[in-house]
Amino acid sequence: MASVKPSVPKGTRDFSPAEMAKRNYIFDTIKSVFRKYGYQQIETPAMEKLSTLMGKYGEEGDKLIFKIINNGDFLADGGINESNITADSKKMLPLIAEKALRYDLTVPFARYVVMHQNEISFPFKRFQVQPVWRADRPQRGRYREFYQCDADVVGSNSLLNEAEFVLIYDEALSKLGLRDFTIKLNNRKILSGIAEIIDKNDNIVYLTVAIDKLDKIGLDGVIKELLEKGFTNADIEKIKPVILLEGSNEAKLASLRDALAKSETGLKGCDEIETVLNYIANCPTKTAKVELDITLARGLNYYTGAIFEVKTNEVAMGSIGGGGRYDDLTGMFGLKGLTGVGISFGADRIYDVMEELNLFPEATTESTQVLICCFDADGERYAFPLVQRLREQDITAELYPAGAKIKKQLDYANSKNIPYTIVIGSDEIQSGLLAFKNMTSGVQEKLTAGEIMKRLK
RNA sequence: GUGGAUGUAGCUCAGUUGGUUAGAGCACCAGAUUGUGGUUCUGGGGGUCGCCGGUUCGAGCCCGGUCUUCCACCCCA
Repeated sequence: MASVKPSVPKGTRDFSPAEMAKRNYIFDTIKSVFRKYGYQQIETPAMEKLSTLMGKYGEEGDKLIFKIINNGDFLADGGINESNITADSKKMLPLIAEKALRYDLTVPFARYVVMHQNEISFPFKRFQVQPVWRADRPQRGRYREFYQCDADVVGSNSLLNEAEFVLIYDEALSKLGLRDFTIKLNNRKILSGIAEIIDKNDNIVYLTVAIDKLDKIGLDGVIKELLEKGFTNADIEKIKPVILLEGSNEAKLASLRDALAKSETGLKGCDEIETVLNYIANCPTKTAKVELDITLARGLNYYTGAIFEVKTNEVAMGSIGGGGRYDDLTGMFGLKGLTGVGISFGADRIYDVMEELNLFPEATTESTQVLICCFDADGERYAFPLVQRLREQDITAELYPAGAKIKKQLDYANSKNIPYTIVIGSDEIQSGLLAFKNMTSGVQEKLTAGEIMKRLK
């Protein structure tokens, strides 16, 4: 077979030992916080039925789902024939692909809840740390395979959950060493209220997209864009206070209540935000700034209440986390009236941020604690039970195999960042005093095996 | 999906208007040093110049296509 130049698909990556150490540091930190708040881990398959995923993420989302072509002769077995063959790929797709890679963790979780509803006691708090795949065009901080760390609670409409997620974001990201980040809050009901007062329910997306550009293109630019999208001058007058919202969260809420006075839904949204902010006020975040931002329009397809987004202010990077409340996600799978709220951490983006800010502790790259180096086969026979004794004491220890030169063995220790070595030759075997070397300082001492173990514990 | 850049040794990068055998630093291997690493010195291995095609007497350099990575949109973690 002709040799092929090795490569991985666009937007995917290998992770080497040093990277995995850092990635696990992120995963372990986030998981430990999830557990501390009472969330339990589940996993779901990498692939789902295509029908489970399609239509849940909007038209754009459907395009970004990786489809898996049917096994076997998909042209013959898929039931494609003269009568149903067409040039419309949307219609052909279900005939050639019935599985797809998961696009996020929320929809598979909704599917899981419906399938396992009889085993679950509500409210159900679960977390999930797994890769997801999107056929997006890769960029910095944007990959086609990346990990999400999700925590969701279903079966509780209490706003306490929303408040707790703010604290989870704050605690996990603070623990990872981020110093300046903002948790942005919005509420879908406020967006609905804005659309309601100008009777433009179908155009919330244009509205939020335009408002979001305020600091880029200014008020005139926003107005121009809104006019182009079919909004009238009268509409714009009504929502101007909303576009120009500024000041503290309290001030923003007050002007929103003014502007939304005629919308019951809008006022409900304001109340919900206020309740969450009040919980937080009594139990402040350590690091995070919490900010009401009505331009947050993410996940418009299924969010119905709170919307979250987390941004770091230390480096230029898209959001490192997001989430929200969905009142009826399981409804799509036949289980009505079950509400859920959840958040997600983008582990790969957090990694990129931490790498840029140099936030990984030294210790994450340290693997083995002590390496035993021998001059000859006698030393190896002597060292083999010794390395096992060290391991029994929970000391991470290695015995360098196959009698290489001591120089090579010590080079190996350096390249693996191993802080201590034990050198064993005939003198050491005879006296029982082993050469114990500190690789950082270069200091070498003659110690018994027992003394060395005490040093390493 | 639209538009724009990029690609030379394991890594970071030089490489003149197209012209002999494509270079440097770091890394790697060996020796100086047969019981001791990180410093130093000496030597060495390593390249289909992303890939395919075209122009030319001649292409790392020019042209077309393709792939990768990156940037701006769109969207998102």
